[in-house]
Amino acid sequence: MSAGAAPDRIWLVDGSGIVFRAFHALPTLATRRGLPTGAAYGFTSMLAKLLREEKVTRIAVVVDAPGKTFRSEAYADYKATRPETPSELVVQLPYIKRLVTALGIRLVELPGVEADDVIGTLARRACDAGAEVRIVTSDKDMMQLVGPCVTLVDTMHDRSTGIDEVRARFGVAPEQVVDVMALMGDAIDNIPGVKGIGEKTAVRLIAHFGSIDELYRRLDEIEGLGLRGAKRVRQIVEEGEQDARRSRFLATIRCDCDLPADVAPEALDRGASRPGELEELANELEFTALLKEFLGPAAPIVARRVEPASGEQIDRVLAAPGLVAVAVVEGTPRAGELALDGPSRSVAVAAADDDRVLVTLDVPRRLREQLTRSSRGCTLVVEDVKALLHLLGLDARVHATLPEADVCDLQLASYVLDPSRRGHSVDALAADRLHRTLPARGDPDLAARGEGVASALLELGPALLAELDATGLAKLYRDIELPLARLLAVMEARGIAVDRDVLAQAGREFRATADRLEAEIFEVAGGPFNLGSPAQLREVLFTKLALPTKGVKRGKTGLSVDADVLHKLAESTPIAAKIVEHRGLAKLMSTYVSGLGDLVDPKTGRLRTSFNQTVAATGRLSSSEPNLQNIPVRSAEGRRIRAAFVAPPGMALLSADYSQIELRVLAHLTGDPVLVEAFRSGEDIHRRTAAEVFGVTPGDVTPEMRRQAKVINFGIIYGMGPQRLSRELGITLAEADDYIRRYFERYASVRAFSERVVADGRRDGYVATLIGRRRYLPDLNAREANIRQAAERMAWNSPIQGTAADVIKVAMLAVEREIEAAGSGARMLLQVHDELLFEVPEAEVEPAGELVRRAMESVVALAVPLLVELKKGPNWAALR
DNA sequence: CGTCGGTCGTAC
DNA sequence: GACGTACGACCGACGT
Repeated sequence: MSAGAAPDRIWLVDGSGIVFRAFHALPTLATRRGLPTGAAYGFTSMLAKLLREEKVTRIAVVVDAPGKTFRSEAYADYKATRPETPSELVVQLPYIKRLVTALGIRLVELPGVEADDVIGTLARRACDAGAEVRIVTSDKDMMQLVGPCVTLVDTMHDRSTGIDEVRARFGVAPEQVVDVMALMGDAIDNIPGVKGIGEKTAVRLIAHFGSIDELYRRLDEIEGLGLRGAKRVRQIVEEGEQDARRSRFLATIRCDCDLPADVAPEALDRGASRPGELEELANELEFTALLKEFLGPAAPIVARRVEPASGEQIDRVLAAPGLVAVAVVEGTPRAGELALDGPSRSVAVAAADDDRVLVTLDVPRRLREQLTRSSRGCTLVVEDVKALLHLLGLDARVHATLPEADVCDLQLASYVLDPSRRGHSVDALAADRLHRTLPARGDPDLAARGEGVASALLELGPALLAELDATGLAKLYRDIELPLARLLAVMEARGIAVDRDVLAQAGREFRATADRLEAEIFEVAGGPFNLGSPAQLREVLFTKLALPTKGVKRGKTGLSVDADVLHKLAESTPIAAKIVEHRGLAKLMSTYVSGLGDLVDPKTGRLRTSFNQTVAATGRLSSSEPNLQNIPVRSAEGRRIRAAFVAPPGMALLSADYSQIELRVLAHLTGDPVLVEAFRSGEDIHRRTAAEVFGVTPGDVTPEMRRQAKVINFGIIYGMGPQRLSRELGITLAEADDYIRRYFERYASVRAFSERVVADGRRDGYVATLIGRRRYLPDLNAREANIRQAAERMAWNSPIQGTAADVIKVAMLAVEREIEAAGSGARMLLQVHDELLFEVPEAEVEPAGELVRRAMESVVALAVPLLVELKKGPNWAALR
């Protein structure tokens, strides 16, 4: 644009109106720290859309300033009925203002002048100067400003309102809108109008008379208009003259305000946006995706040349102390591209003090030597140190591995900072924190992928480490998660021996029984159908057989056919029980027999799982491919599967199980004297709870009472309500309510703690375990009760489940250390939340057991003792 | 033919 | 909907 060019189009944004509307229209939204962002989000997306779709060169966002205006001076009750601005909105306003400024847009906020009047005045003056004006608003009051050069725009609904649209909507000219409103009133702005006159009549009157002034000059004409109840209309109009004139004054947007010299149409050129401030806001509000287009790609620290590397070159990079990133790149290189051929993995190495990213294929021996040299002064940034360990082949030697204090594992660091965020991959983190899309995993251009990942690692690593330090979470990362990653790598590499014959035999028997059951079911059902389809089963049971649906749960798609429902239906028909049995066998066959059998390494006869260290929001591990943390144990058939997990010849399986660790953690966290005393004196905790809840002495507790107390004890940990408890125990709601009430009466500190943890979570935005592991729960401030209550149960459960997870993680490290130190032949294989499974040479079972027990029980001093139950045996189902 | 949400079931 | 944390099989609707 040449200097001095006439402003052809100017955009005036009704900031206050849009923010207010977005606040009420949009669902509750908040950052993980609990900052509400719904209104800011709505406003920002409006602005982003405008800037994206229009060539905006002149623009102002106009907002109301606090304080009096000429209207409130003139009429005390103006806007008096408008409720106080909600605090969730108030806290967003400063962010919204900062955002406008950061986008290079002029923010206009004038004390004593309402935003509407500023807009009116600017519009008038711009118009007079020959400019075209677009007012971004969704407020119909603004229609009075519409004219030949003024149009209203509602970007959210893609609607624009010109003279014709106003006529279509109100049947009068834009300049008459204010007269119509003066008669009909406006509840929102507390413009009284004339009581008894609605929109219809107001429009008829103004269409005829042209204005309020004319109306009152020619009142006699009202009766000739053919209005219904014309006499009455004339009377209320006549009596309402003062209201009408006052309303007109209030409703009229002034176009002649005095504005400071710098608030002028020609002074509203859009400036350059401020990337630093935008960046900061995007992160604070968690709007990085929304603002992506304005943030632009963050500049890499250094521009890098990508080169194929020799071992010697990598040697040189690694020898230089500083920050080094190693990116593992998967894929098959194109022939000749990197001058090396061979395996389908390559490693990109980047150094911060060099301008190169070196890409090499095959894992060079020198890399391994360099990486494992503990005296090296580098901080090594990787995406997933466990995967790198597998790649480097260090699995069997726990101690001869990476210098843990010098490793920054991006995924682990991100997980410790915010475990519940979705995805901790370098791709996800680069997108969120660097606004950069990396060449995809599996991109055939390995060099590009390697360069992208290595560069991102170099930038993200230091940032995450700094945040760990700043939040006090560095210890958790360095002392627990990082060393645990190495141990998990070792456990994964070991795998566990599986006897496939046992599995196959169980499978054959399951198949025979399932086939028989299926035939019997089809007999009753009157024909075959897919038993694995809940939809078809629903049809057969409730339509074809017309079984009673009374009291049957409903899912999203219709009546439920889960085990609970089928058990009820078993009263009506014997096939219900058969379906349950069939389903159980089908589950065992599909998930466990065929699912597991295929994954056993034919060479070694062992099955390897992956332990996921960055998945569970509470800090627990998870296991997948296959999941070895949900191998059946409760049913006899299920234990047939478990029996296939065996000790190799000459060895035994040893399991070490924390006894009631979550209830003990509960006792410690709450400090409840009754609970603590019960554990200290070695009482049976379920018996004790039964005695407390049912008001009997422990000696008088019946087995049934103990069973019920056990359900209550576990239910408490999950935040179970009376509804669920009554269903679980088959008792009335009132009884369940009573039990829970009694529980909290007897264990009063448990209630106090539960209230405190939720309140603290609401205040801080997160809850924490004993050692400070966090979980952010913004939904503790949700408006919707369902969502909020779910978050409250998480707030209550997470510190308990998470502390137990912390304890066993530390125990794993302690046990492994002790095994090393003692030169024991015991090998840790699996962790199942409160249980560790080892294989141990038969001759060493007793001492290894005692070593494990000691290490696990002494790992942390709680207010109550930790007890470990040891069991041993030839397979996982036969442990005694 | 692949993806994805829904339902169900296994573990702690 | 109603009890927290996971993983995974199967079905069926939907899009390519």
